[in-house]
Amino acid sequence: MAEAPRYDDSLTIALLRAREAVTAQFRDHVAAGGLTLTQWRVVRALAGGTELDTTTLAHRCVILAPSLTRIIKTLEGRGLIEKVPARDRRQRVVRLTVDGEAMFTEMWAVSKTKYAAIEAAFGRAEMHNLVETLNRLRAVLEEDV
Amino acid sequence: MAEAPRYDDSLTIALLRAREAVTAQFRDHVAAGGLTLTQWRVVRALAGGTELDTTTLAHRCVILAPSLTRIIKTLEGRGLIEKVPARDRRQRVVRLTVDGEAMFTEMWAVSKTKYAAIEAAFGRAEMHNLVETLNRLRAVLEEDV
DNA sequence: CTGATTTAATTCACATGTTAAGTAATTAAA
DNA sequence: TTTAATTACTTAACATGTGAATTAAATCAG
Repeated sequence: MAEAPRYDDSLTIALLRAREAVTAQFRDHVAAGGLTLTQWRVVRALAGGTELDTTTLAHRCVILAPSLTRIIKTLEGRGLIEKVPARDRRQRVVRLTVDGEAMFTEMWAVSKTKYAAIEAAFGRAEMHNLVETLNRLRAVLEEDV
Repeated sequence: MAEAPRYDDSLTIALLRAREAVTAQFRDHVAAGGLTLTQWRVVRALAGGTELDTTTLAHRCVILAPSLTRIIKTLEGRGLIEKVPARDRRQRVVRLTVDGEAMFTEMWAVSKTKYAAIEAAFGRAEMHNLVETLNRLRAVLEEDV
């Protein structure tokens, strides 16, 4: 019979749970603003007048292209983002509208506070180190394995 | 104007990317066995003759109840899991079938190898430390924040 | 024992993840 | 310059994430 693997030690499970715990800190606040966490990542990526094409935006937000297509449609429908003409007409370049920037500014203030609370509870150095470790893990996996 | 947040330093993004990089190592193999990664977590949790009710199973696999309901239906339809009568008739207790155990054993052999490869590339101690850190982060968030 | 409450799953509705196929615009090749 | 190949995005189809509402069974209060 196959040995039962020890699930608590699994890296994949640890990543899942940790991510769930972190996002839980923001979900209600973002939902109160009428956005999902995924939509919020898009708004945040465009904050400050940033104009981005779909491919770049998808990469930065870690969202697959088909999902982003739907999200852009939704956010555009709500008047939070708008299209920008692009030289390459295959590309869809978008930016925040004035309303979108306003919404970001308002939500970001609270978001920053929550992020700071996590830093305070977990430790600033620990957190920095964790982010660095996660990025290094990713770099290793994308090259050496 | 709102400052543009530095996205690469974001813990949530780092967790997303790291998780994506790790699961990418297993996705093709699991898909070759006809399962999604989520379904694989369920199979894995039940390996070795383990019988679990939906609530416990959902918690261990980090899957929400509605998703697990659908997954159980799917896996049962494929003959990989089966229901077990429970004292409390509200509960749905399931276990792997003989076919399910066989599939797990076969896939687990390869999966273990891939996991070992990640350990080798990233460092056994590093990896252990990362899992511990992630679990500690989660513990902190569920209490102190 | 009966009715109110709680608990365990399921169902519903919608958003997103995921892969494959399709479309339009650009670039490269002949 | 006309065709072939590539690129950027969209659409389609299905699986999962997510919160709210439902259903059924067990538990509790009186």
